[in-house]
Order: sequence, then C-alpha cells, then structure tokens
Amino acid sequence: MRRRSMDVDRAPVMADVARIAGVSHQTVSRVLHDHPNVRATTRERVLAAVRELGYRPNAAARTLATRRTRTLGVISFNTTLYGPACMLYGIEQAARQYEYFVTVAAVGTLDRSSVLDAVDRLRNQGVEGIIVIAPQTAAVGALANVPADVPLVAVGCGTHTALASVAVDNEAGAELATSYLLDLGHRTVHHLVGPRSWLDAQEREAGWRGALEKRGAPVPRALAGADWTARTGYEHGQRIAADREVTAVFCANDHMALGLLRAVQQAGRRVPEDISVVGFDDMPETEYFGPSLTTVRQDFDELGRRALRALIEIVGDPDAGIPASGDRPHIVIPPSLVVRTSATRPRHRTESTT
Amino acid sequence: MRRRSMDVDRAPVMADVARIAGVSHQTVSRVLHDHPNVRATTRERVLAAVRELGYRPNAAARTLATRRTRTLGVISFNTTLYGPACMLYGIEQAARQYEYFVTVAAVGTLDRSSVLDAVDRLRNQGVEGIIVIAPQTAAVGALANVPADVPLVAVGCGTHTALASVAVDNEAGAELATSYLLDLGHRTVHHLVGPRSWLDAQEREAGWRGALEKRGAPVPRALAGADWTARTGYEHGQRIAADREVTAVFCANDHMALGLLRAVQQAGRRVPEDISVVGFDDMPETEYFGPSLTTVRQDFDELGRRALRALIEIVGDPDAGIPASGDRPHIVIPPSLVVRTSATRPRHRTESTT
DNA sequence: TCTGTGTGCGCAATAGCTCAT
DNA sequence: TATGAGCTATTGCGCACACAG
Repeated sequence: MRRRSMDVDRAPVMADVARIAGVSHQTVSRVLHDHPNVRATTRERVLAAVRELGYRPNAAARTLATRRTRTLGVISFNTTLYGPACMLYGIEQAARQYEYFVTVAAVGTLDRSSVLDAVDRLRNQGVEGIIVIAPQTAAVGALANVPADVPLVAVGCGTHTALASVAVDNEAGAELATSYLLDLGHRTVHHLVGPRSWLDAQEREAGWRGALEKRGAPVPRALAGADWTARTGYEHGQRIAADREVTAVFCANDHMALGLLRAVQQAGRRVPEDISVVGFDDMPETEYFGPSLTTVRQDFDELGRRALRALIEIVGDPDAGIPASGDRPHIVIPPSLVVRTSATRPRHRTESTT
Repeated sequence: MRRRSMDVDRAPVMADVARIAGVSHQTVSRVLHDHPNVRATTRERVLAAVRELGYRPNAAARTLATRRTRTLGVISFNTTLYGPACMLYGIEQAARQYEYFVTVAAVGTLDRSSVLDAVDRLRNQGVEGIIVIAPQTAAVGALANVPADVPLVAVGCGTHTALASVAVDNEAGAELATSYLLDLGHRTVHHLVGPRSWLDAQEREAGWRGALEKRGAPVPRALAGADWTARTGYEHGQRIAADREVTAVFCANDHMALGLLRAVQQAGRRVPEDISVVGFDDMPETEYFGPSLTTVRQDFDELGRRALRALIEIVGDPDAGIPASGDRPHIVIPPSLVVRTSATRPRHRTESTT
C-alpha cells in the first residue's frame, strides 16, 4: 500500500522513537550505535520505544549522511551456469558476514557496451565496489576503461587480467589433467577448447599445450568450441569417435565432457577403455556421469568468498577495522584433480611413430 | 556557511551542475527528468555541464526525497541449483527492463529464523518488495508471519501457498510424466519423491499418485528422497535395479534421475529397455545424459520474469503506469513433457493381475 | 512558456548545554 | 574552576516537489 495522504501508518522515524522514549533523537542515535555515554535506564527506554514502534532505520538517510551504502555490485554474464552461480553464492555468503548488501547485474552478452552499461547501473545505485564474473576478453578490456575510483575485482576470469582478480590457476589445472593422462600412458592428449574469447579457455589451452610440450608429446590440433555447452561437446565427440588415433581427451569443462562422453559412446566406443576423458570444473553431477568423470576441481564458492574479501580490502571498511589498501591483488587458487573412472590406461599403446 | 572548497574531488552534485550551467538546481532536475518546460538551449547547457562534471545523481538522496528505492529483494535457498539460478536470472532480466535493482539474500538453511532474518536484512535495506525462491514448507510458513506491508511473491515454490505465487503446475507435470509412462504400456509407475519438506515434492507426488489412481493402476510405495541430489537418486537406483517388478520410474527432478540412471545401468539393467525413466525440470544437460532424458520441462526463466512482473504489479509503479493492485495472484504455468529416449514400452508386458 | 526559491525527506555529526562531582 | 557524563539543538547530506515569479 502506498501511503501519502494518511500519514498515520507511515514508517516510524527516529524522532518518533525519541518522542515515545522522552529523549532527543540524538540520544536514540547513540543508543542504536552503542555509544557509551547513555544511562542504562535511558537506553532501556529507547530500546523499548524502538520495539514498540517497530522502528527500522532508514537506509537512504543513513547513506546520505554517512556517504556509505554498504552495497556491492556483482556483474555476471550468465548466472545460470554452474560456476557463476556458485561464485555468486560464495560472494553473497561472504557479503553477509561483512554486513554488505549485494546487488546483481546480469548481462546478456559480454560485449563492451553491455558490460559498461552494467557498471553504470551499479554505480548509479551507489555501490561501493564491483565484482565481475565476466571472463571474456572483451569484457575485461572494457573494464580497463572504468574510472579507477570504482573498485573492481574480477573473479574466475583467468589469472592474467589487469584488474584485481581471484581465479583458479587454469594453466596448472590443465597441466594436471594433461599430465595425468600422459602418465597413464597415452601417447598424446587431445583438447576440446572452450570458446577462445574466454580467458579461461585460453589459459587451459595454454596449460594443455605446455604440458604436452614439456613431455615431448605431439601436440594435436585443438578442437575449438563455440561455447561451453554439452551440445558442442557432443558435436566434437562425434568427430573424435571416428578418429581411431584419439585415445585421450581433455575437455575445457564438464559440460562439454558430458556431451563428448555421450557422442563417443553412441558411436560405439567405450569410455574409458577406448577413449579416456577428463573434464574441468567438477560440478556436482560429474560423479554420476556415465562413467563418472575424472575432472579438475575448482572451488567456486571459495573463489567468490575470496573475491568479496579482496574487494572489501580494496574499498576498506573502517567499521570492521579494514583499511583501504587500494592494492590490486591477483589471487590464484590451485585447482586439484579429482580422479574418477572416465580415464584409464590406453588399451593398445599406439606404436605408430609416424 | 562553509562552502566545501577543500574537498576538491568530491562527487559533483546537482548544485555543481547548476552552477556550471548557470541555472538553478531545479532546472537541472527538470532537464534530468525530461520535463517539457525547458528551453532547448538551456537543456543543452545543462547536459553539457552534466557531461563535463560526470555528474551522477545520488541514489540515496533521491530515495530520501521520493521514498522509493527501486530495489527489490530476492531470497533464495540455494542459488547454486539450476532452477533457482535460472529464476534469479529471469528476475534480474525483468527487473532491468522495469528499471529496478535486485538485491539477493541467500540463506543457507530454510528454517524459520534464517528466512525471517533474510527478510529483515532486505527490509533494512529498503527493498520495495521481495521475491522468495524458498520452496520449503517451513519457509513458506515463516513468511506467513511477515507483515502484510511487505509485498511478497513466492516463485517456483509450489502452487498451494498462501503467498502470491508464480509456479509451474507440479501436479499437472507429474501427471504428464506418469500418464506418459502408463500410455507406453507400463503396468504402474514408481516414483522417486523429492524431499517431502518441499512443496514441489509434495505436489509432484500428489500428481503422480492421482494419475495412477485415475487410471486404476496400482500405487507402489513412493521412494522418499532426503534431498534432490544425484547421490540420492543413485542410492535409490541401486535398490530399484534389484527389484524386477519395476519397469518405469518417475523421478521428482533431473538430478535424481541422473543418479538413478547411473545406478540402474551399473547394476546391468538397461534404460529404457528394462527400466524407463522420466525426470522433472529439463536442465540443459539432460539431453546428453545416457540415455537422453525424457523429462517435464519447467521454464524457470519465465517463472522468474513472471514473478517479477507480479511483484511490480503488487507494489505498483506509477512511473511505468502500473497501479498498485495489492492483489495476491497465483500464477500457474503449465509444464510440458519433453520426450527423449529414456522411456519406452516395457519389454514384457507384466501380465500378473494380482 | 520558461525558470528560480524554499522546504522537507531521516539520519549523523558537531557543537553546546546542564548537571553532577 | 575544572571535568566529564548525559543529554539537546542545529546543521547538512543531495534531491524532489510545491509554489512561486
């Protein structure tokens, strides 16, 4: 109900509390802020009045007076994906702990203008800082143009950004997966790349390539994916199944691995007996893929939490005793390999040396 | 009168724009609000000043003056799950369209106090309304106690809530799945229930039971799940695989179906030849399960959008010409069956009539 | 038809006032 | 007279809106 005329049921304000308690509004303020110089009996009277009226401080007024909104923004490409959704969750958890609010701004596409538009919307709302879950190179490029007085942290967007960032070490993860397959005896490892416009995809590809080169294994042509979906994995899987040379595939994420598993098996080739598959992400379902997927684990939750903490350390929070550092940290979190059953030794060690 | 001569780098305010443009702050305000009565040349001068200073209206001040925050809150149990994540996305999309901000409050557990706590936090921030993605009965119960002056909409939380709600017709969806299996020739259909503390689980179970009864099919004992995870599906799947009577299973969601598929196949029974499986939700991966999953589709995105629109219609938005209805609509969206390959006719029609 | 003045939104912070010791 | 605990009075934050001119 929208009240304007009948001021009877207007939300109570500090003055109302003061009146009921028989004190000045400033005393009310002191009570609410736990200032020492208030007599215990006065404090009680005030608190009683607060309870009686159901008084709730007006955030806008406080913001106006303190110049602090205690609100942080999150820009995300697609909160529907497992990774972003988890990071958002981690961010929100941590924000609550630090008593910040979180406003989300989802962007449909990661082009320059829509990202800058999202930044703009959040700034208009008065956010004190922004976390970006926008791993595309274009987005990161666009963000470089954002005025420096807007604290920004990129999360899960690769480790080579100019922005402050928190991310899993994609290269290390890809190396982990690739080396694991090589150690099993595979002559080489094929790679289903994520979309190359994503930093993560680039870094995972680099890690895969590096691992092969380090071991002197032949480097096959990477299979480029247009997106991260199971469909793309499926399409590549159909081609891979037809290629008898392929014994091991490292997929840039679990969704693609799922599609690939399906295509390969539909084509009559067995996993892992004929083809070993390793994914990346470790979404909860991977354990129940057929077969359960060996994959590289990212702790998205933790990424989100770390990102929020990093942001708060940049903006500073006097109330929590955190000084504004203004630093641009690059936090890199090590991934880990989760071994399940989708990868094993190759059946017939490929002897062909060309 | 202390002019703020010292703090040079403070964000510009309307008065600064007015000074630069050589007009009053009121004229600036008029320009920004597209009032007609401003001469074109004046308008230009003002806009030039706005650009020059990089002026950005202060949201807190506007809120204080207008008593509107243009912010809505979303409470979600677990934004990590596919459904909630999608609904959140739909909500955010729609919010942007209506020029609202969205603040999220994730709750770890859906007990009474944490839900009420989330409501409280959002109200403290001044949200104009709240969308709840909290399908547990306890949560809905708790929300009944929220003062009526807080517009609330529950989304994806079953259709039988006291709150305003937007949801898929779970019963109809479950009937769809069950009838489909019966039509294929199965004597009866087993059901892997979701956690009974969720309205959706209850409603799907009711739909399943109703469909069986309507057709005079025997009603087996429902298999109770403690949660919605693939793990739970897997555990029940192991038992189901051992029961030769079972030819068709309707799972309350896709995750559980995935686990069940896996367990059943590991036990050497084939899907769909030996056991037909139907899920609920239609997450993007289901097409690539082995076999691809026949399931009941919920349009989560649409649910989120409808929920937001419903909320805006409750709170009203004079700027968009939407009057405050104050109604508590119950919007029910029909689900649809997506037929893939995980269900088929039973191989040997069970002839036992006792 | 155009533009300026004044006031209030609810809170925080500062200065200042009144009693006690 | 000084000190400080316990309170009051006043101003300003930046904007919108009613009411002028």
